[in-house]
Amino acid sequence: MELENEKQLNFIEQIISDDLESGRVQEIITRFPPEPNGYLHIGHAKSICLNFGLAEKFNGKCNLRFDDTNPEKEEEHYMEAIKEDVRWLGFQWAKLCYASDYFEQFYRWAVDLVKAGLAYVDHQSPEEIRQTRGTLTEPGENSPYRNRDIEKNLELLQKMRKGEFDEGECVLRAKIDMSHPNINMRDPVMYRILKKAHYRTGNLWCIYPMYDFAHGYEDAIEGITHSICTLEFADHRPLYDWFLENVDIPSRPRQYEFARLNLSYTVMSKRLLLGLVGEGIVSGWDDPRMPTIQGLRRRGYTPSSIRKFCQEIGVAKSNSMVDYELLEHTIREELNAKAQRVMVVLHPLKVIIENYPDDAEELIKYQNNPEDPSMGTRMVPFSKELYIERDDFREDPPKKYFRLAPGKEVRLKHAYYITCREVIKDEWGNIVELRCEYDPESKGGETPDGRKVRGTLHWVSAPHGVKVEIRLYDKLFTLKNMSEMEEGKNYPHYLNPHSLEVLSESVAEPVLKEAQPGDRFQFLRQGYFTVDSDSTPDTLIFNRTVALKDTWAKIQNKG
RNA sequence: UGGGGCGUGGCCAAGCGGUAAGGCAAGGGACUUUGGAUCCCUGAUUCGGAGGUUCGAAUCCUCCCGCCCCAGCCA
Repeated sequence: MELENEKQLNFIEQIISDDLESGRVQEIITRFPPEPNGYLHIGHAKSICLNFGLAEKFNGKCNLRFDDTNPEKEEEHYMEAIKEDVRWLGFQWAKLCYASDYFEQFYRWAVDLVKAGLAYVDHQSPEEIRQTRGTLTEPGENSPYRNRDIEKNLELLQKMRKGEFDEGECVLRAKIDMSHPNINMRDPVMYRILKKAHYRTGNLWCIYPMYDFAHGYEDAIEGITHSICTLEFADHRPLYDWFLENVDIPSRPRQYEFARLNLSYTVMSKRLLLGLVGEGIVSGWDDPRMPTIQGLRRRGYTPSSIRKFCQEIGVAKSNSMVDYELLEHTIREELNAKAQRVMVVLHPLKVIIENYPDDAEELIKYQNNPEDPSMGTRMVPFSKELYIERDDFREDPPKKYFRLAPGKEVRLKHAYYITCREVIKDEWGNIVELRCEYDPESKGGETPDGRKVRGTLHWVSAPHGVKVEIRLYDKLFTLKNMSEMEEGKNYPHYLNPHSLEVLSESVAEPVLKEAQPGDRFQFLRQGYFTVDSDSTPDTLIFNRTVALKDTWAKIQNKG
């Protein structure tokens, strides 16, 4: 089975496999190169799993490198959060690197390019540069500064570095071809002047390298063999190669592109995510509805479920939109095997067992996880007064309704069979209580006569129950593909008003008093829940990670 | 109308000239002290389209169509 798995390589694995076989490389080194200007999301997780996964699979190494070449956007706390997220996902980097550590080397290579007549200082304004770049169908025009002599360029570049020019006054440009059909090759900017303090280099520099100029060199310095990035950089590959081919470098990396992840009903763009946080639509970057690593973590996703998901979606070059159901499936699959089953009544309805002794109580033996008997059993208190789910009773039950109704019998999980004898209502006709009768013979959930009951309900003993807060989460947006918003509408038009529902009357069985933030449970017949970081021993808060599959809901929806 | 990339069932995705893997979703059934889980079964006569090469094409060639990306001193 594993052999087949190894045979089925994605296109990048095939390239690596071939490179190793042909001897083009002895050992592979990859890297995950985030810019510390925001929090990581599930799309980054795909890249992380790919890069670190490749290193693991081929016995190579993977670096974590901060691509911190823009002091205007980058901050230390993002860097720390990114490191934590990568570790949480379960990966260890071979080296922790920073593009900003290479600034001096970048400068030397820039000087080399100037000396080779391949770069020049341009005094055109940003607008002039834009205007002379040409368009998709028309070539650009050469800058009037393009043919300055080398000595002059060297001198000007030094002045740029020394801070003798203001921001925007000039840039260093690569001298390639202003009529190149690939716009990226039309004398791209290498250095711009930014008189801003950098979070790591402080005020040491006032010129900062552009991505295209820097990235290949970062890879070359670290000995990266396979530099993997997303599809939109494919157009930049000729430039990546150009910079590497025109100076002396310690190693020759190659760039490969794959399709970034899109997930239905959510967005991956940092801008939109930032908007959700900034406008208070979500509580923060770690809001459990966010597709961020921190959001998923708080929602209750495990690192292994996210890794599994990334493995399942595959790696290819076609733009794709993955159903969020696949993400849900991976966490259900894992938690089904591992999570302790526990009973919590989300919307309580009181039940009085009329023929149960008034002050009696007993302990019911309860299986912690039928999928894993080694998880053992525990004792759950039972008494005359219980809560069941409001939804588990219908005064006028529809067809195929297996739950409680007047005169009908159901099983209380692991406890007894009960039959509803009377419905108590308040003055407005709302059902406030059920009077039931239990069968003492049915203890444990079966009777000597072997009669069958279709419905099995979860329950909580009222005097023993613990009041808890439950946060029910759902999709953030109502539109499956958020890149297909209608004209004139933007993302606020598509917010799901039911993405968060807070229940404050829920009642849990007493074991949950011991639950710690991050613990995960299956609430029987409801779904998987985790203890939220806001939770305290006095007010326990549970987040719903994902609901259980609900076949009954499906039957109902069909009419 | 320049350049680059991509088109395999509802969503991903294998396939690399020898007769369409797998997962998710969907539907049907079995089982069930979670209407959970599990287990069976069903679904592309067909690979964006049209030609061509070949004994044989999703795989090779030609043309066409569709979608995505690129005109930051962002990454």
